[in-house]
Amino acid sequence: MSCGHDHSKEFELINKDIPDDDILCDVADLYKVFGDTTRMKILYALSKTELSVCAIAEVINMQQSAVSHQLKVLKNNNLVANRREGKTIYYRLSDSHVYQIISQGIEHVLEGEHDHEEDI
Amino acid sequence: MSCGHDHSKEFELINKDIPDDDILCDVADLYKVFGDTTRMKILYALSKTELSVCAIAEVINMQQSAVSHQLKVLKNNNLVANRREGKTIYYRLSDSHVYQIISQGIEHVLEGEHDHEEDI
DNA sequence: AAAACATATGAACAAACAAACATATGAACT
DNA sequence: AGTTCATATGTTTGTTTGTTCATATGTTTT
Repeated sequence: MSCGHDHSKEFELINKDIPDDDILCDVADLYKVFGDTTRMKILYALSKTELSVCAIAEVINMQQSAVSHQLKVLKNNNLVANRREGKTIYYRLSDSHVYQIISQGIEHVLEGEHDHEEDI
Repeated sequence: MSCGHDHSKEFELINKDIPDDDILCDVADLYKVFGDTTRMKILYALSKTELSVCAIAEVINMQQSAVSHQLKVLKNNNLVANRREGKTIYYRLSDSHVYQIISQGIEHVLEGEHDHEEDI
């Protein structure tokens, strides 16, 4: 409707097997969680081994409070799980998908280090 | 240093083959781009076919200006490429990685639709 | 060269967000 | 019970980010 063209063909093609809008929204929300340096560092650390909160804080060099807040975000999104042992709480990645996503991201970034030319 | 523990073992383990901090930062920045509904919709649409700006705007039901702004973000991050044909400019995904990331996201979201119980 | 069209860009505003600080919870030990 | 330790939570603040509106650029057509 914006421009005078008829985009019905494209419309049709794209909406063929729509993973309907809600799902794309969920996907964006998922990646949003990965889209923060602090959280990414936490996830990467956890991909190596289970860790307590204060260990994470030390490893990534952030305050305990900040780490706790981010762990909550990660937990709400089911990216990490935890278990208590006395006073300390150990966090771990919740499933292998999470590790896959981290790996793929690293892969992409490493490959993208070469080329940087575009058209137009 | 925050808590009284000695986390040197964890530290060592994690920093074994560090994809050093900068890279994790880049990964986060990459996923940040995928972490927006509008951009995700654009990318998904482009995964089906090359599209002009106004076609995208219509398909995802957003203003041309908003789409243009987001296309710029996508282009700056090398996720899309474009070509001009007369007045109109056609955008496409720039490489297969992009499609892989979208697919993996959709996969994760679809699987995660079941379980939602955790410990603690 | 002017008008029409497709896209890009700049500025402004609001909403979302992460970090810091202070404080609260909850477990273990004396 | 009180203290200490590990973690969580509430609040505030500064920054980032997405959208909108208005306008600019660049292309084609007349």
